[in-house]
Amino acid sequence: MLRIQQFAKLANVTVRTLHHYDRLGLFPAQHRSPSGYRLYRLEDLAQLERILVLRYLGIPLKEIAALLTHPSSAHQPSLAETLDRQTTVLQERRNGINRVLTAIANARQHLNQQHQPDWELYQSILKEINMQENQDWTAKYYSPEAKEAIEQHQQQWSPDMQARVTADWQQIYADVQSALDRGVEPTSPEGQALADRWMALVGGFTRGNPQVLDGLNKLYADRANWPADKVKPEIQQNMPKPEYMAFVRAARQK
Amino acid sequence: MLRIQQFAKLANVTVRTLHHYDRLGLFPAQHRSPSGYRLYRLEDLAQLERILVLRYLGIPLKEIAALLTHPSSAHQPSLAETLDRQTTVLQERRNGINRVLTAIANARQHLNQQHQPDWELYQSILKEINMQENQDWTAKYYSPEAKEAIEQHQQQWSPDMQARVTADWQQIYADVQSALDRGVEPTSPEGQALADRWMALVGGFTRGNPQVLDGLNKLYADRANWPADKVKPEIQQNMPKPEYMAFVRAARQK
DNA sequence: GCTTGACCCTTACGTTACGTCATGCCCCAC
DNA sequence: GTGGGGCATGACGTAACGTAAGGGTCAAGC
Repeated sequence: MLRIQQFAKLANVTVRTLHHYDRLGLFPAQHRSPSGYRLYRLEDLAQLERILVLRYLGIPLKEIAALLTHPSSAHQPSLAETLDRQTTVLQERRNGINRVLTAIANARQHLNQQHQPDWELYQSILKEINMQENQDWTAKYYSPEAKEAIEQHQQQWSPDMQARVTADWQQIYADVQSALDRGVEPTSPEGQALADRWMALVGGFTRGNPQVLDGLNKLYADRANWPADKVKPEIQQNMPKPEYMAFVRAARQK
Repeated sequence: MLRIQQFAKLANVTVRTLHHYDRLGLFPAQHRSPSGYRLYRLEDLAQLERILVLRYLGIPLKEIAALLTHPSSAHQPSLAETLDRQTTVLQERRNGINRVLTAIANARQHLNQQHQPDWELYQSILKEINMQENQDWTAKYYSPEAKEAIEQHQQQWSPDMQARVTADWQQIYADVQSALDRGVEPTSPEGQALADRWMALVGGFTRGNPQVLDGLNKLYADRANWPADKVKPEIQQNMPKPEYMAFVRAARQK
């Protein structure tokens, strides 16, 4: 029989938390000393840990209580269902964070470029917010299978990832440009290495899915017809020059 | 001069929100009608939109008030600083979500496998939580530059991405196995295509960075010496067989 | 002039998961 | 018996509003 502070230390929670759970009925102390002290047994730790695990997953205490007291009666939210729901909740929350991070990154870009006045920055964020709500014009270039793969992939897309990928591409553009300037042959070892790096970056998007690769090629081939008003400027500016494509193609057909 | 509801509709917020911001002093109505009605002008919309943009970024109202009333006095948190701080806050929040999603995914795995009792599931999550706190034994295989690149990359790693990559790898293992079974030559078109897909997946991790690729090769070469207790079982099970590696190597050296 | 409905005001409680006092009892050692 | 630490209950605070509750205002229709 432990008193509350000792038990709290064992479970790595505060005394207040135990008080709270007691009042909620989520984890009531099973015994009391004659003077009213809460008393816990070591076995109670297991139950508390179950609660803490679910809390770690971000499940509200009310639901935890329902889950643990109603041991999966009919049409009650079973543990598996709860986990699945929580997964989608967290995924959506993360997507929201990602959108915000994208917006902030763009704003910082604007801010750095030439220390523009602040009010312009707010507009850039607003624009970003609006753009995030209506963009799927690329859909028509992809097969249904590829579209699904891309959607799955986009779910997992994070803005810093975007930033790094952009940086990687700009680096390799610079390197290919340098190779072209120096007259490096695509068939040379350096040309081969460049092509390998290139394909590795492409692979980061296609994930080895040939359907996605096909759609990407179509998308690029039709770039003259992109809707000018919907293409983000940074995408326009980060397109590879045709001679880079030619170089890589030559290297791979060696 | 607009009354509160009309103004609220224009700004796409609730009347209650305007009440709230008024009481906080964040966005007080500049005028009142004789009978006490709040009156807004169209020009006020710009200021409110600034507030809403910052709110969208997740900045607390108190900070917003400080930012907008103190127009960047000395040693006050400037807008740029605020954005940067918010970025790290959101990134950490996202990392937390990712850890939870990983834990849930693992738990679901356990749950599906053979409908194990629930209590075992809690333990699996607990194990996962603990494991997430101490893993960097792979560090010694990578050069400092590669380590930094990987760290940057891991920041952006999400559990569903992990799941998809795992699936992709298992698919290509199966395909290579099939090719080996059928005696397909590495130099054949099919062998080449497989090698391309393989390298695309590797590229998803190396991002075309040769230093990371080098470290990865070292890591794989030394797999006999991995600390058995720290390697996650799913990683052990998802290692490619040596003959797969040989096949791909042969295909690329064609 | 009066009612009616739409709109406005202020006040105040509910939400989440506790942290942080404040007040007062219990227990053990000196 | 007294001092100090542990415990209990009660209550307020947190963030950003949602949601009544109770009560004026305004313009239109009778």
